[in-house]
Amino acid sequence: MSAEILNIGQAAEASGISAKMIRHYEDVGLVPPASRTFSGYRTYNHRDVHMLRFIRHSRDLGFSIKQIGDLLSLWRDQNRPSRKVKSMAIEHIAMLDRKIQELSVMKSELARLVSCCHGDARPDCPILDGLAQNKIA
Amino acid sequence: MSAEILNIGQAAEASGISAKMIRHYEDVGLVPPASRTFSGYRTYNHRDVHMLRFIRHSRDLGFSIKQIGDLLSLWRDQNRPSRKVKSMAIEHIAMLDRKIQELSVMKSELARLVSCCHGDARPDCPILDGLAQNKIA
DNA sequence: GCTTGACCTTCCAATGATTGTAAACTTTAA
DNA sequence: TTAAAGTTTACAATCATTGGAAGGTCAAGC
Repeated sequence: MSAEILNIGQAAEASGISAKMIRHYEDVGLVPPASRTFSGYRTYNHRDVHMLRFIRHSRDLGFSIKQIGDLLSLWRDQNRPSRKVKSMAIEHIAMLDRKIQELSVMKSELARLVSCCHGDARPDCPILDGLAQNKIA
Repeated sequence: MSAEILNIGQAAEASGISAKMIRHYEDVGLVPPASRTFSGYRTYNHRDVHMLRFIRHSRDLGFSIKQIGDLLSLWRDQNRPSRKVKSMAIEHIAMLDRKIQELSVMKSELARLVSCCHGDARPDCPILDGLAQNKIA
């Protein structure tokens, strides 16, 4: 359970990142190469798992691999100015907002079309007509 | 300008779908193979451009290529029941809603962390601490 | 006729994050 | 000892889109 040294499956379990993705993150350089046992199995300690969890939470918040790389650098830099982290986060919030906006526009436009469609056995359909029109909305 | 027969560049211009993507849609079978000139250039007529615009509007509303294929089938089927189209649209709205929800959760969680961070030259940063914690929120 | 530039053709590859598969090896437990 | 479960690598697929390279075609100007 609380063993010092974990293999990749246990690290995956403990961090919430699949073994597959842990290897992938190593491949692309997001995490440093793991230590290996004599037979070649990757090993992870408590610090490694902590880092993987950091990555997982960052992904859960929608940061890209590239951005998470930057966040990890800041995390490791004991002298970073918190200003840098905050501005990254604020910019990311703005990006999330833009995406939410985009999706909301799609949704309301589609909802408008849906509200015009009786939706029965008859073939005439304002939704298809709307999609075929030169301009939507 | 209003020529009967367009080449792929003109069709792209008229439909709002890049020439690159028009070829791609042909490759994956979303649109039928275009007619060709003697020398091999693709040609598009008014009906083709109409179809491309249908595709473009469907993409603008976030439908996948697969879904657009289904919508095109319904569009072409003069006997479709509008019920089918409406249920597809409603399901898609639900999917958009789920995505919006996801992003909203990300946003509010990140906003919470941001609000805790003074964001100056000092290194202590609740955002990084939050990301490193075992559980967010 | 010839050149130039803008267009078109096909094919191959990359993006970004993740998943799947396959063949071979190691560990663990019965 | 053997079977199951876990690990290793490498390669491919997903989704929609973009980029590039190498070559053919078309229209204009000289």
